[in-house]
Amino acid sequence: MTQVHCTRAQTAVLQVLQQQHEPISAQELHKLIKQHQRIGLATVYRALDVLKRMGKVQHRVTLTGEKLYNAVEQDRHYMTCLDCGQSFPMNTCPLKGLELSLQHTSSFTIYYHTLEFFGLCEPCSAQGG
Amino acid sequence: MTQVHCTRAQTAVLQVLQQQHEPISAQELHKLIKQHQRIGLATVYRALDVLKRMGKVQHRVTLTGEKLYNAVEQDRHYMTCLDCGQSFPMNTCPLKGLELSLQHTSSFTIYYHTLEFFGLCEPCSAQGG
DNA sequence: GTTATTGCAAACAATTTGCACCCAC
DNA sequence: GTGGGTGCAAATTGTTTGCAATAAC
Repeated sequence: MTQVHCTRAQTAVLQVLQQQHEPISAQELHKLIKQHQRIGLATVYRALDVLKRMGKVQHRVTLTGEKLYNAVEQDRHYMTCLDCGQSFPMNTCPLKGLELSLQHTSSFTIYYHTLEFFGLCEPCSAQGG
Repeated sequence: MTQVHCTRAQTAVLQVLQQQHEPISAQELHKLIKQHQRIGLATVYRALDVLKRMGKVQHRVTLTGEKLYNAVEQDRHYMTCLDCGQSFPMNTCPLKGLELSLQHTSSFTIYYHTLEFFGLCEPCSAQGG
């Protein structure tokens, strides 16, 4: 857990994730890194696992069960439509302050959070009922 | 999408989920229902899928990738330790009011949200560093 | 009687593991 | 030179699909 140096794979994974504007899947991540260096898919998963445990990378899960990873500092959240499955990014995080105040009332050390709203987007809610 | 009646399976799934205090996996759910009626695992997944789309059931994903389902009205949240993997339930939902106010500023119809904090629990943060 | 729902088993896909090889120090 | 990091391919797991049988109305 107390790891000072990042391995080659971990560095590559973190770097590519930090360049993305949106969370991406492990498979996509693998493709992107392969453009620059020889790397196996398993190594990508292993690096992601370590980075997650270090609190540097987080992931969210789409309605289809796919995991999408992003660098923690990005702190992006989504509203996802249960009907069409589209995810709409939110421009702000409603928990910014709350997380800080929670740090004080609890002995748990918070690295990051996941937050996602589910419901119906405007078009779907107009049609479906 | 516009479904008035619930099927036998859907009823069973929802009922069992409402009886649980904590989210459970689809496999556990299947075992529990099988005690009372003949049901296939696939049917459980199918029922969960419909109920999720109806906004009656939601799920969260553990660090190990397992999906745990619960009835939406329960609105339970967790703090999960990245080191030992344990999840600690939170007694309140910090978004109670916020979700309502969000309904007004956005055209998205919110059914429910997922929220989870990740970091280190007290024991792990004492040891690990 | 007709249509949607179900159970089963086979198929699928993402992820994890075992192991020999390679690189960094 | 040694130990951890890595690639590859095989194994594993949770989930989904096809289809004939069944239940609901």
